[in-house]
Amino acid sequence: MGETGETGNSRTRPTIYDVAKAAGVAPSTVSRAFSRPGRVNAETAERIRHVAHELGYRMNPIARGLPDGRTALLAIVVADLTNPFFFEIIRSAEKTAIDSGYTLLVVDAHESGEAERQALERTLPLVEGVVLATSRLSDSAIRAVAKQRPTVVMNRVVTDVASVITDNAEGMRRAVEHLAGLGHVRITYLAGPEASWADGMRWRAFRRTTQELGLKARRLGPFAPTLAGGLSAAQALTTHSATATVAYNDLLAIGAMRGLTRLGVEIPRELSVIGFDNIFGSDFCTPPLTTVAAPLRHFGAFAVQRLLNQLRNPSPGLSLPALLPAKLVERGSTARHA
Amino acid sequence: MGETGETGNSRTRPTIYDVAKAAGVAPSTVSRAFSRPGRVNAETAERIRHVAHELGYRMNPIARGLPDGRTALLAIVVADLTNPFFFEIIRSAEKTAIDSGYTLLVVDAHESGEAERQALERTLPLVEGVVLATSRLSDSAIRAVAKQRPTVVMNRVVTDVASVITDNAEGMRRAVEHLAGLGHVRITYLAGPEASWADGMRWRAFRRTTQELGLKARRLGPFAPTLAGGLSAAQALTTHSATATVAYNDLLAIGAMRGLTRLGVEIPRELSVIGFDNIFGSDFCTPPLTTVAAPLRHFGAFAVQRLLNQLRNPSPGLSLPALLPAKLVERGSTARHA
DNA sequence: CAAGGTGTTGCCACCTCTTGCCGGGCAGGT
DNA sequence: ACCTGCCCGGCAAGAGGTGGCAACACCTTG
Repeated sequence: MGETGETGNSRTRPTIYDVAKAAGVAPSTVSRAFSRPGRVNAETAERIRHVAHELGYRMNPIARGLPDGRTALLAIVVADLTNPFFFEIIRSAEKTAIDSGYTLLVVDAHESGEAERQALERTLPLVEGVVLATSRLSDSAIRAVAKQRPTVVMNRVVTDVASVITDNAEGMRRAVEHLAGLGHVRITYLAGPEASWADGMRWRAFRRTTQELGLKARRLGPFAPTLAGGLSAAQALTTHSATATVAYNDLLAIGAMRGLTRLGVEIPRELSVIGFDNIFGSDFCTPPLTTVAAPLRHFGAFAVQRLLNQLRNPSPGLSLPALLPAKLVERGSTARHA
Repeated sequence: MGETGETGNSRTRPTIYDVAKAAGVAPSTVSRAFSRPGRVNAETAERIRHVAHELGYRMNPIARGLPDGRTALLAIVVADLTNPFFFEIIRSAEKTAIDSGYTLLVVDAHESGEAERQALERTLPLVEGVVLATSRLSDSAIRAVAKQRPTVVMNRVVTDVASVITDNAEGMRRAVEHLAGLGHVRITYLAGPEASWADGMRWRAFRRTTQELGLKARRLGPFAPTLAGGLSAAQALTTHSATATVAYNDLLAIGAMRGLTRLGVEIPRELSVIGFDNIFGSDFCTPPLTTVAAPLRHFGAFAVQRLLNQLRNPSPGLSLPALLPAKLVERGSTARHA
């Protein structure tokens, strides 16, 4: 409509051949005019660009990718698209990708290793690299992926695969120290999915820190890292004599708070609750959740950055996992032990 | 690893040529064995499949798409990936796509027409069709997209483009009638983005219904359809004498409730609030939000279904917008006017 | 036994773009 | 005037599939 020329008659777009004919040059010259600036005379290039624009020409990325596999596509696989934990991660990852001329595909694994496998099967051939955000895959499956495409894992450590993680141990230490400072002695950890690497790290850090501080630690679970999982956790918690609990993640914590409230337990007066991740929503639930905050915004950007590095120089020299700091955000769900 | 043969040495995967050589047939036969069952002898096909599996062969979807553009990729463009409104939509859309052998790309437009345009620019060439979920684009821009690829718009009506919408008028009627039934007379509508087609529909339905019921209607806004937007709305509301408000969507409503609570306004005693969409989180905010629920789960599935229809028979005969019902979910944010 | 039918497979052109290589034209040095 | 070397544009070979057409084997039928 706002275009010059006779566009819109068909759904097939002009190719470099059309542009070449219109500009009176060879197709290869058109190709170079776009992908290899400098390699072609400035005037010629200008003329080609002009003609191309007039014809409404757009490079066909799938044909572009054929010769050497450069599709300019990256993928991020998240365990659960509806988990606010990933919001900032996806956003920042996307921004970083775009800034470097890549498009980021967001793939949802539905918290299922099988779905994740299938999704990867479909997506992997399309993309140049992949970020596995909190994957539910086995280490060997992840290594198999990494063998096909440059890969960065998030919140997990897999031998021979680049990774970006938060300082779970430090975060957990802060959480437990906070509770200890409030006079709590009997604390329960609400565990997340067995397949979660982060869950293992958090539980171990929990046990270690409580031990060091001379507290009584217990573990309940595993629970699904969802609101529904939190409801089950609430049930289980009532049979416990703990006065405080640290949950695997915020969703679980919020679900547990809701369940407990429904069961007549007053939070934080009767029970203090701490979550992990500081997700969207953790500040407007009731009461606002005290939580261990990860620098989510940097998380995604950082992962993509590492991926891009791998793409640029495919050195087999693997680097250490990048460790991002964690801090405690104190809100209304924790209080002094009466 | 778990594979037979000498896999893993390189990142380049076997092609039909490798399979053909190993199976002692021509490459085209391998191609047909996969993409045209029946067209090749059952035994030959079986042998080829066996060899292919042994070699770890996977069809390369981008090469596959070269001749006729069949990439088996669809895209859904959402206004804001972090808006829970889209969760169920994306999930159901994805499931429908996968069930039909397609992969769904999720594209985030960041509530910006410009970002949406750029994202489409990058994605459109890759996909066979696109669902525009609550697009911020102009009608003519959308028609331009529809000219390039089969398109379905959601929550909006654009001439000559297939669409799936909820019954905004009916939903708004239910909401206003609910408030009228509770004795409210002065009601305010909190408007969403100017570029939102749904906002226009809702506001018009609001005005019409309030008029019919003899209520005093006012409009405030526009506000961003986010929690932050709701905070501004809360400010603006305090200067109003309304006893009830209907917000453009749930996020705006929840943000407004938070802002009002902070300003010392008690909900629902002093002010009743109704949202739109019944998103994830609307039931665990404080108080739980009364809202107009759309059948989100069907929404995405339906849109993709229509898209697949267009793909299968590219008839120019356009159909009427599909209208999905809306109902009111009464929760704690509305009460009788004192 | 020849003619015709049917079912399978191979050959090759094609989809769009990239890239190595080559040659023509031109400028500058001798 | 001739050689050298650079710059630029063209040619053609892929990249990994698809699909039309033809060949060929084998079987049926007259």
